[in-house]
Amino acid sequence: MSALRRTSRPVYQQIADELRDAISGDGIGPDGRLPTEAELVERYGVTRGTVRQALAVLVNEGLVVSDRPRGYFVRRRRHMTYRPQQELLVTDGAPAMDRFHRSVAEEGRTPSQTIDVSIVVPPREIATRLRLNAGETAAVRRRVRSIDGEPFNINDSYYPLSIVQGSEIVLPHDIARGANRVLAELGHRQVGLRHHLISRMPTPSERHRLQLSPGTPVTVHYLTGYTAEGIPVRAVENVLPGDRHEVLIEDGQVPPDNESST
Amino acid sequence: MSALRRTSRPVYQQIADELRDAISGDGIGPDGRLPTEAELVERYGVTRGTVRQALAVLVNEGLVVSDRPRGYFVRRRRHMTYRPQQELLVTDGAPAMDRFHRSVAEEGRTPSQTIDVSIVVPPREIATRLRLNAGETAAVRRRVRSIDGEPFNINDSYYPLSIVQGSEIVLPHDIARGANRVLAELGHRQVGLRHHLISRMPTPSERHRLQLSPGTPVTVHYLTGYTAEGIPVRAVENVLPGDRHEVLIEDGQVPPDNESST
DNA sequence: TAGTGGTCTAGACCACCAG
DNA sequence: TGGTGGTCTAGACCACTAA
Repeated sequence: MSALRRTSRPVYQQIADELRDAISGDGIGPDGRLPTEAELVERYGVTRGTVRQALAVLVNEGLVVSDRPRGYFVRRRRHMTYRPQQELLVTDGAPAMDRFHRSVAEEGRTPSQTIDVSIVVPPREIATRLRLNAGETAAVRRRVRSIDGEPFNINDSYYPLSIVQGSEIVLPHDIARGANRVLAELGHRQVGLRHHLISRMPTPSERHRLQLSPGTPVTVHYLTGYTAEGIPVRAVENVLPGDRHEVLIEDGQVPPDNESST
Repeated sequence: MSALRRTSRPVYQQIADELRDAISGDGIGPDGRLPTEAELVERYGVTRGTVRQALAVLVNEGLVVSDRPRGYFVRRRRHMTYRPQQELLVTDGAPAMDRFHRSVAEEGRTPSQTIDVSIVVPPREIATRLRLNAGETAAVRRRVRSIDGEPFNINDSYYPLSIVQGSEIVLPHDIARGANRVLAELGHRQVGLRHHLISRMPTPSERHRLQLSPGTPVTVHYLTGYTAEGIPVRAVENVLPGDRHEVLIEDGQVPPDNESST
């Protein structure tokens, strides 16, 4: 039993600190197992409640995950690179799903996606960006992309109904040549994009849809596509789990790199 | 006492759900106060431990903050727009601190910053981006920007020592014309930038330096500046609290917007 | 000084799943 | 079926601060 100083710092914080140090140091590696609650109770001479408080700290920091009834484990990060520029502007490049598909397959894993199309009154963030009036509807293509059957990110694309009504954008199928191309054919070619990125904790619904562990924030990527006339014709809400994504943006003249892309 | 169904869903989750609904609905507005723990104990007929479990859920979602001994309050978000493009490429625009200063002052608030310069072996993320060998040192300018005396973000800029040795970049003062300009004068003009953005929970050190409440993730923005020869001459680690920042990036031809900038 | 949330104890029963 | 973590009870003492 390693003695805990009776400083002002709460006991559960001291326990959390020692475990955190063991994780960032060489004590417990990625995917490594932490001591059981019972072991910690004995080691520190405290009750289970206190031990659980310490573990909750690490869980909420995203360092540790509890996999009942196996125990607590150190989380491993695995970042896929997300390139909003590639993904979005190129009307004549490969469409987004193709690139996702290819880059995942390159790693020997299996990509998939679900598509669901509907007509809705969009949330405020979207309505504002599309300059819709209160109550005005839009077409939305909701996608969940998965890798090896596990959800990876959420991609909801909204289009003003007046523009896409009757086109294949409102059909619940993948659009092989890309929705951007279809918009262009309808006379609404996008020439500019505005990206908004915010970081927050997921909503319960997002946590459920993306099967996020506690302590995992999301990056929400709002994208607005404008025509040459400055009219917004597309607004996307992309929800990217922080433990699976990094966003890469290049500006000006940069040397080539060697990362996988999504 | 409102009855709780005895479904499989844990009681503390049901309490958290009801409080969350009250917050997202019209029940409790921003800065509004939640019932006290004692009130919740009575209302739901459970012990304080269970009530505290429910409140912890909301705190870790970033929805609620405990301000002892006043009570629990609904958090308010206040986003400042961060524009990595403006901030960084323009060798001949206003330097970053100037823009931060101006946009904060425009809101009638008081900006400030601390600068601290030292020679260090940089962390892995930086060393890799600067293509330094193991153990090689770099000059770092560490800044904490504050608004009304409260820390707002962390901005640590690293430069290869071989390049900036003896220049004013290694002096602990603000550089009025901008560090980019100085680099250019030294013959290392940047013509390209690579931005990496990741979202994660803060480290204990970051939580302390930025005075973050529980449930607040950070966006970490890594920036690498390259010369025309493709040589990295600057690597920045920017830590942006998720409850205070949104990142804005524009690509191609977009209509003007009306936001404050940082 | 009264009331708030923060910490900690000592116990109980449960669901789940690898052995 | 044994051991894991998940949930919940019933209490205690404490530090802080607004009234």
